[in-house]
Amino acid sequence: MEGRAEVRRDLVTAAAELFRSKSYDDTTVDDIAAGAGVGRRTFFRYFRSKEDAISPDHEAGLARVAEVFDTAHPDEPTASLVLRAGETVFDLYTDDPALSVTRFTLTHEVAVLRDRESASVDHYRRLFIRRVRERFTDEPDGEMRAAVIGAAVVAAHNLALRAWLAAGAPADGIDACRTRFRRVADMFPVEPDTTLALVTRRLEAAVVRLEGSAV
Amino acid sequence: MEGRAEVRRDLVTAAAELFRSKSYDDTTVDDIAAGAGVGRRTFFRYFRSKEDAISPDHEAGLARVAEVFDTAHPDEPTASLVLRAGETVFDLYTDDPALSVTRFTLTHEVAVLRDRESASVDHYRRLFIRRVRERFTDEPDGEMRAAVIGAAVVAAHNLALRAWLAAGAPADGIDACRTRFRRVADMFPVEPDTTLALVTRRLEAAVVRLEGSAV
DNA sequence: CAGCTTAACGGCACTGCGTGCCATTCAGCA
DNA sequence: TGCTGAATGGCACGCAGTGCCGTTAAGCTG
Repeated sequence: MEGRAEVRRDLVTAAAELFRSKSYDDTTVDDIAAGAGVGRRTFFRYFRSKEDAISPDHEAGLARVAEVFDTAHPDEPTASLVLRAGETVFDLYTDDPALSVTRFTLTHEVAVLRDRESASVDHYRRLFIRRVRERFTDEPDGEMRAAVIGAAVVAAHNLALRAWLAAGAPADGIDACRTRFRRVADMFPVEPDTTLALVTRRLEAAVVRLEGSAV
Repeated sequence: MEGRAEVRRDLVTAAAELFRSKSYDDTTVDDIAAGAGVGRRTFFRYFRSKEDAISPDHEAGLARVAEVFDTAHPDEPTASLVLRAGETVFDLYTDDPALSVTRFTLTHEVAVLRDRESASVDHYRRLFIRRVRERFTDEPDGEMRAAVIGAAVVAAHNLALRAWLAAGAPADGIDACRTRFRRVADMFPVEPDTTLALVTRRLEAAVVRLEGSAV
């Protein structure tokens, strides 16, 4: 008799094979269960829905990201932290690149899977925004800045990941993917007291002096 | 006999009423159809699914945003353009504030509606990113910058909109909502000559404040 | 070895969503 | 009066997802 892990793996491979050979819509849960050699009722003991059979385990990914935030040193810059947290998500896809590519193709072709994917991504987005916001309390526009930073990090992550998956998820391309993702930090100032803010403040003081001397 | 627009409105109001009085899960399509005085089959001629009965008409919103991009002057700065495009989406919610608040509450309480909402928002996000990317061709990191800007604009829009809806969608609060949304432009450099543009903008704001205090 | 417990499984039936098909109704028109 | 086309309602079907229950098999106990 097979253990739980083996049955789950059989269901995933059977689903991936059927979704490709037939199509997502033409594949019933009975087909997947029969392909894995189990009963229909057993399928729903491993996956909550038909879509779950092909979706990655986002619960684990969310937990891993949350742990990065939990174990971070309070003095670590937010820019560094969000980059570290974002990179941990890549591991979910590098574990089984072939399956990740299949999922990527399906989420581009099947509307219901695409919507589900965007919902999953939104869970990451909310998590990032919430954690960054906790670090931005009592700061001007902290809520807005947290929302923008969280959304930007997730967007950059998706962009880098999709490019890697579209190229077939080559093993020697994951480093370029990570590097590309990290470029998001150059797109906008993450820290509250950037050089920009300092320059602005000094300029304001200069204007005050000028006005004072002009009177 | 009622026209198509009346039947559709009856279905929406019946759905909103039932979702509140009972709950979303305990309300069947038969209930909604019966509440509107039509047959079950007719419901599906007006809405593709049960969730659609309470969702705003995002097709129209997407079309309106696309039109803003289509009719924009090529010389208009991208920062100005994305703000104008984002603001047009507010109109979808100001038309019927009470219904918008009901939807807002439901999307916070019902998981399936929340996922559907995030999928709809993602359609806007993709549209913004695609249109901004078209303006950033042949620019360094154009694709990444477009992704970040599109995601940031949508995030800021959601933040401002949610705050307004959570407050009950007061008529005198929509201006503050718009103003809050526009602050996203201060969060990151939209124009290619980044730091200079941002310093200029902040300096202008500082001068305005100084002029105000000098009076 | 016999008996008990417990976890996993398969089968069955049920609710409800979404769709295809068809007969009916009714407004508009020649 | 008869025709046409759009809108409707009823019916039946496939399938997703769930609750319930009997069965099987592994493991522990005396």
